[in-house]
Amino acid sequence: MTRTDASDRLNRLDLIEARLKSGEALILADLAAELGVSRRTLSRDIALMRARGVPVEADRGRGGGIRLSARWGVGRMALSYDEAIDLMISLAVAEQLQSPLFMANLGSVRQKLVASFGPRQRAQVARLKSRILVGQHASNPTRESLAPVDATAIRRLHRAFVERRLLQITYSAPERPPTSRVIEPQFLHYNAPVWYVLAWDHLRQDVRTLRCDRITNAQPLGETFELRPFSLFEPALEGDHVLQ
Amino acid sequence: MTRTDASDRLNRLDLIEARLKSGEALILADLAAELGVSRRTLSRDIALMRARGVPVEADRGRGGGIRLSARWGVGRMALSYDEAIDLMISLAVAEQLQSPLFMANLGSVRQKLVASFGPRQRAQVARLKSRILVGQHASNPTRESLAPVDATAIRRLHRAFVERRLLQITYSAPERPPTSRVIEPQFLHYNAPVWYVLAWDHLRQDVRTLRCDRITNAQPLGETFELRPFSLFEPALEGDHVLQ
DNA sequence: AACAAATAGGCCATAAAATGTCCTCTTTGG
DNA sequence: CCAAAGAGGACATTTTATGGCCTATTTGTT
Repeated sequence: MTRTDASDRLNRLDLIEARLKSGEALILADLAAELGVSRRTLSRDIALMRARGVPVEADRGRGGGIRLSARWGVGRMALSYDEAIDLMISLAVAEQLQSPLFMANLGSVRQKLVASFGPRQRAQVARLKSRILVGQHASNPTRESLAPVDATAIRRLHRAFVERRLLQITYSAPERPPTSRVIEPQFLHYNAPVWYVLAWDHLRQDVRTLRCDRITNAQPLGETFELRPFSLFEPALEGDHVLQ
Repeated sequence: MTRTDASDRLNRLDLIEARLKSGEALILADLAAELGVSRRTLSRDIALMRARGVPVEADRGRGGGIRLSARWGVGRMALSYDEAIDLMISLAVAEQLQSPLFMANLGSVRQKLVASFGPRQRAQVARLKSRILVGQHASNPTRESLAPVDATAIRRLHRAFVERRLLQITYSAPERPPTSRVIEPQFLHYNAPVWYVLAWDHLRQDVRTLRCDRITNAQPLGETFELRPFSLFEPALEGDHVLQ
């Protein structure tokens, strides 16, 4: 290996980690040859990795070698922004489900996820739970009318919901002409397996309950909105106030 | 700052990243002073970070500075082994719930989580979904008898379930003397908000359905077990076969 | 238009770190 | 008891990182 740039050692450390992650036990001398450095240098690299917290285990003697501690690296994920938001919402739902089993370690997963957001969004994200309502299971007719969702629209809805931004949507109820609206997605409401968004409709200046699977198009607008009190939406939750 | 050890630059890079994650825009010269290096060196460090994929944005001119791209770093989590397992189980449940909204990005979260496990456990973890059953909501009497769970015991149960290892448990049904058992936790069954484990009881050589919140103690045994066909457990799911 | 405050980055001398070589020591399986 | 493996000390040498001093460029303010 000829040196190419300044970050050579860093790249090598990454390479070593990648090779170790394959799971096999590696022989120092072999890996050194593979990387084009001396055994001693590789030995020093491993020591450095250990000092920085990577649990490289070693077996001495015949049949030995180096490998990663079996359980390390687990859960090192780099989620995309949308994935992180979806996971955030799902964890909020799981917490609402009140199932004690979920709470064992899921709370700390949520904390880590919250911490991974930037400081500006952290506050928004941390208070997500209070904006997600979990209700009863949906009735059978409702369940059967469930339409396949537009993944892009849902992704944008989620984003707008978390970032508190206005969203322009097309709402397509069956046997009605689709309508276009500008909404503030204030609350999400889950009646398994159906999702609703409790929204403030900007044109009509009123509360609307929309079924998420009927949102066929969504365009994020830049503007942000303020949270409105939940009491405003409570009437919409009783009975069947879903917008047709 | 005088050099202290070999991993100095790595630590400095970590520090820079940590400072950037605070979200504010930073002035190169200030940060350099804070870190005890020259402006030129910091400038080189930033260039290196960019080369390695960290999206550091810079505004030139008055009022400028450097900062992280707003959405970067989101979702970078290092979960512990137990957290990863819990998350894995929760995602499996979410997928069983068949709610289209969950499927938007959660599938790819699951894939990334699977990929983050070591090659040995990956296969076990990937097939977890088929071992988790989601049923109806629990009846009110059942719901009311829900006991607070022993977090340690549940953690060990989850681990044993995923790793397919024998588990020695103490099972404490109300108004009965606690019993000690050695079980193979074959399936998990979720009747919101109650969890059951469908187990093969080693002493009795038979199927048992256990309520997870009644497991008051759990000791992992080293031995692994093989999966048994689901048909074996089907009778236990019909009606109320829960072990008292 | 001029200026000041920012980042970007070239060039060079030098101090410091990384590397390779050559060791010795220890552990472990056959 | 030997060979195969990792751990790590010492030292000379190569390579890199650093600081200092530049210039160029961008951008907001006066």
